[in-house]
Amino acid sequence: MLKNVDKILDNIGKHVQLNEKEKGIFISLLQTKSIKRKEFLLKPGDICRTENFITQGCLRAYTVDENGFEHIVMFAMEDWWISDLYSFLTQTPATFFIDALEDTELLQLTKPNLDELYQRVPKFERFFRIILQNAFIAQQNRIRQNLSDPAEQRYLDFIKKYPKLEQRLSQKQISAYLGITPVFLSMLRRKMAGK
Amino acid sequence: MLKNVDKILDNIGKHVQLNEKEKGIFISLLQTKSIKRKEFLLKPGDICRTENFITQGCLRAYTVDENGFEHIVMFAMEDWWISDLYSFLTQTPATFFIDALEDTELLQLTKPNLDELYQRVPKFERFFRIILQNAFIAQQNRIRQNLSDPAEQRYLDFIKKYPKLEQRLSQKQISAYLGITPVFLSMLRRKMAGK
DNA sequence: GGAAAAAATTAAACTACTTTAATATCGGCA
DNA sequence: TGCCGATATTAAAGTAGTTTAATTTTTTCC
Repeated sequence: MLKNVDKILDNIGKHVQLNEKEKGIFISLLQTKSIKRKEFLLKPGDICRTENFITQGCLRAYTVDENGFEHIVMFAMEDWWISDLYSFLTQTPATFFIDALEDTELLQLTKPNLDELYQRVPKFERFFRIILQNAFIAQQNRIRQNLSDPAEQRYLDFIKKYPKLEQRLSQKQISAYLGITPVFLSMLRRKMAGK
Repeated sequence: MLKNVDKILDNIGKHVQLNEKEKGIFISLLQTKSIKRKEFLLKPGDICRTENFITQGCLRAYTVDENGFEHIVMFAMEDWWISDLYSFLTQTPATFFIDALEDTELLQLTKPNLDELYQRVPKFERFFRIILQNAFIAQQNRIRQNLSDPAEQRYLDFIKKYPKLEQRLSQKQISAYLGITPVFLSMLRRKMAGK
């Protein structure tokens, strides 16, 4: 029996109901992967071969600009999916780095296996539609906030919205997600502590 | 026969193949709506009753902050869908304004009708999954750009990526999408023209 | 077609955030 | 346990983008 399958089935069960046969098909198409802290799951230029469900640990997807600064487009921890979606769907070279911030356990679906899954268990069309709806809404909120809120407000909202994540991340990671420098985040924290 | 049905069927046909019966079911669940320039489709506090497909015209979804500044989270024109997705899915009060930048023709699906559509024509699970994938990727690129690129670069990329949209929008609208003031956009344009 | 409103331009003062650099602290691992 | 590289702090100077306000240009609409 594949490790951590219970976790992914629990998660899927929150959105669609699968019978035993459907569960069996799904599980047969999964594979596991472990990656250590600081190891890469994906680099720009690679083809993103899998959609990745995290059963344990924490990853980030990011770019590095011409000055060497990292910009984090998403964090992902237990029960989240992560990939370079465009690269995965089109099987063309990725633009993002994905690496592990902690030792991490994944369950993976390759593109051919996901395509087969959609054919054999159409309920997964619904499942991923719902996952994408939620991701779309979360991203739209982030865009709205980046447009309208100053850095201090964005920081406060981040720690309020993702308290568990905040515990596990360095300030450097958080600042690369918020779109400010680590220096400025440190200044904000001092200012806020003084209140 | 409902106006503009051919346009929406063409668009759907790019992603899934429907037979005549499925097309019939779909069409029977649609309704049309016209809105004039400057009219509102949705305001914060309203419940977003419909997903809206644009057959003609141009809309924007935006918020207004405490200082009265508008922040545009999305534009939408012909062949795009627009709604306040969270409000629509949960049928709770909206957070966005949606209004028309030009006289606009819509085809609408209410929440009950969309739910019925998913039941009766499961291919629409796939269709909206694909639409959401594309929207997710576009939003992720926008987030990445907001994090890493200065305003001038974001403006250049906007006019390159959405040349048709740029023709139809005032600089005020574009600046509210880019996250800068109209004054600063005007300065950028002068500087760029001087090159 | 003309008046009024909205949008765009320009300039100057201002501020949120960056950059650089030096010092202090933490965390991972031999 | 202790060392070393990475992370965090602090301060000071610099810059991208804002604010305000006055003027011009364009659009709206009766």
